[in-house]
Amino acid sequence: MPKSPKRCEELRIEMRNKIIHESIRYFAKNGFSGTKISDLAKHIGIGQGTLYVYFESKEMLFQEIYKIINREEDIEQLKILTFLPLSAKDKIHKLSKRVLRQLEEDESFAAVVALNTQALLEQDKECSADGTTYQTKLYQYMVKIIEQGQMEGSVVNGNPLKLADYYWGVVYLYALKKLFTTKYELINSDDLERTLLKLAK
Amino acid sequence: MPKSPKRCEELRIEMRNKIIHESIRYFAKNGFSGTKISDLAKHIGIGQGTLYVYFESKEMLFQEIYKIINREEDIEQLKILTFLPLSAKDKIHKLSKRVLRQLEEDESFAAVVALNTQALLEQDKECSADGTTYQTKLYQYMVKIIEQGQMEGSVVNGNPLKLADYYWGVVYLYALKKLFTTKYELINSDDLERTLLKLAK
Amino acid sequence: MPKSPKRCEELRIEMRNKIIHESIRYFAKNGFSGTKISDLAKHIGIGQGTLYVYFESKEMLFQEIYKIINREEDIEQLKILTFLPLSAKDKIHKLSKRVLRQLEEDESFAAVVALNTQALLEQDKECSADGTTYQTKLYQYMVKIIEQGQMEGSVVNGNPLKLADYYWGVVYLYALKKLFTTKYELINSDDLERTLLKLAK
Amino acid sequence: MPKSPKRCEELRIEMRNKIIHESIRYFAKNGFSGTKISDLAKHIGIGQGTLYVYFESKEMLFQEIYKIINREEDIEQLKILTFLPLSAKDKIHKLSKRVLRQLEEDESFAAVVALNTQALLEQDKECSADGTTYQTKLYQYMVKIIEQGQMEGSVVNGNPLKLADYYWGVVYLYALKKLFTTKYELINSDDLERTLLKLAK
DNA sequence: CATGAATGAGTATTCATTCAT
DNA sequence: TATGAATGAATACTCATTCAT
Repeated sequence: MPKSPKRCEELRIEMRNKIIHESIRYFAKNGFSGTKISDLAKHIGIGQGTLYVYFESKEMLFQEIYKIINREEDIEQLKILTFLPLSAKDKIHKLSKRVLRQLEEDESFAAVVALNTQALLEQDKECSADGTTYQTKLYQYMVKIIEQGQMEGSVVNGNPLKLADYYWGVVYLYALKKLFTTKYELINSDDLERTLLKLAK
Repeated sequence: MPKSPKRCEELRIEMRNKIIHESIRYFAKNGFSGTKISDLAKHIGIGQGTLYVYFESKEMLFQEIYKIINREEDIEQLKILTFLPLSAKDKIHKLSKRVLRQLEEDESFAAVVALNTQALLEQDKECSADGTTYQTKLYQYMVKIIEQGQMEGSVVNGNPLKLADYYWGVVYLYALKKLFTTKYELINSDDLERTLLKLAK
Repeated sequence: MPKSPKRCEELRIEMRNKIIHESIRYFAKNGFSGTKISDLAKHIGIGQGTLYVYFESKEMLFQEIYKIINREEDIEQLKILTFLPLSAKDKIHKLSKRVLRQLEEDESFAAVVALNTQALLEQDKECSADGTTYQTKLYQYMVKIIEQGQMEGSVVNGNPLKLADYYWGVVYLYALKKLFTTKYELINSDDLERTLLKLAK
Repeated sequence: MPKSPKRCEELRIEMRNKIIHESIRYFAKNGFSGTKISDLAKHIGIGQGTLYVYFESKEMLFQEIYKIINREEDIEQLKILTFLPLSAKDKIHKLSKRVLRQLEEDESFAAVVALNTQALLEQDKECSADGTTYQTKLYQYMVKIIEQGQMEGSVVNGNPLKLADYYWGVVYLYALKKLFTTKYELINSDDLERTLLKLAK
């Protein structure tokens, strides 16, 4: 199939991405052991064998997805936000708006978030390390914002890490709802913010 | 073996309960398709075959657990609370305290809650009906309290069902954390209440 | 199925032996990659799954067979023969008679011998070590007899190891013939002995 | 690409021969079912698809090899030898020298011989007919020489066909050794001849 | 013609369920 | 009744073959 070696490589990467992308939602919905390779392949629209051309095993495909999922994008955006010259309250507001919009619009964002939960459910293995890393970074920046907020008096007292965990937990929650329930009402940014903000007058 | 037919029956029920109780956490941790009968039996400390003496199939065991899980206790307590002559704020406070305490102390409460999530993840089948029922009832009473709170001015505006869903969602979240993570800090009742309460001075 | 734990263990060992015994000929005939688990199971008269109760994988079963094959019996007999107070010529005669009779009568002897060849054909891996061991011991005693014979003047000159290899090689050859050909004439002990003996008047 | 239709045809034949030649040793080493097309192609240094340009299937390639292997050369040489005005002993001596030299020098001779064994191991099918044919011719001339030798008193008594089979069997044996073992000592023509010759003073 | 990515029939392995003891 | 060895349907994975480039 090689038009040119370059084009060929491009196609390989394209297919690989296609498989990964399509698998994310499938695994997110069905879990690791709930996903049959035959069904997954059919869902993607390729032969079973093709999966094994690109990935050594089901396990490996899952791990690969796992890596992809933890890509830096989200973290990067949060990092940038953290260091903008804004009040913590504004930062939390901006973040909440953005996250909820993403949740609403981009289905694979929900899948990404859900898979992190999935991973917690299904594994206590090597991967969990990555998961922790992901959370850690996301939490790290969140903690900074929360600390800023606590100094500014807009955020409730309490362990900032616990609060960050709470905030992201709620995001997870709605990612799950998005993926697995048909009729639900998404919370708005005010609701999300209340996980952190003091009950001001 | 049986002293008397009565004693015999007692033993049967005892074993049945043991199986169910031990299975709850196992299914909650590993999901339906992630749970192997051989492992589960080993975990319980019985032979594989014994499971089939008491339950027709893995599916049936799961459903049985599902029923047990949705026992009326929680619902009943909430029902009682709902109709006590208290302010909504107080009711929410009492409820939150109780729920979080239960989550902290009673491990199978967490499992029960998690399994409801599990069920959402793994099924869109018959069982979901039951799940909905359970939630529906829990939500129903919660909605009443929220509506009372909105009238009293203590609870934020917005669709009461959405808010009930939010509140219980957070409870789910911490049930999951309890079951699947080793190190986390449980939120306190103030945190939980903020899902609903107006940010009052 | 446990009548008693003891009887139970006996049955396990019995089945294990049955599988191994039946597998020897099957592998010998068809080689490792030519043997399908489904066919093998059918041939043995058990379910496919049963094989996996006793052996981790096809590979492992083969290795287990390999170990069994190299059991000490043959070697022991040869060892005894080696140290009897006989002329080398007599020893070689006795040995040749016995080996050819075994080849004629005991089908799994042929299989055992053939599998050693098989192993050489299919592997250059860990197992080959064992194989070498087997051969080495068999050869070792044979070499002693040959050296005795060379001193006595009944055996041809030449590297004793080479001659031992030649002798056993011919035995291999007829094991293969026994297993894989329907019509052939087995050599007699005189023919076999000529691999070693001087052409005396 | 083709300079001329003629040159083009030449290239085709060249490639075809290359494939066959390289395949002989590969099949001989790994057997039919032990040989993967992907590995074989890599070994030859061509694409997998290319194999299918020249051969219909793996099966066909193997059969083609099989034909090549049984080319008349060896048979022809033996035929000539058979009818030379020499004593049987001399014929056997010449033949043995030649065969052993070929075995030592020409690697594909060993492969050719081994594949005949391989074929016996892996098939009881159509091909075996060819195999028999090959052996039959080789045996036929050998039998003549043996009969001559028995009349001349130099060759042992016994079924000439059995003896021919024995002689060629030993040749097979050392072909296998050549292909599959690294350290072994080749027998000399005296050793080989002893399969047939009377133990003369 | 040469290629190697894609394929799916074929094969190894797993696991819910049965059943003899 | 309790058991765990035996089972085979379901599932993961391999590899000969095809085909677009």
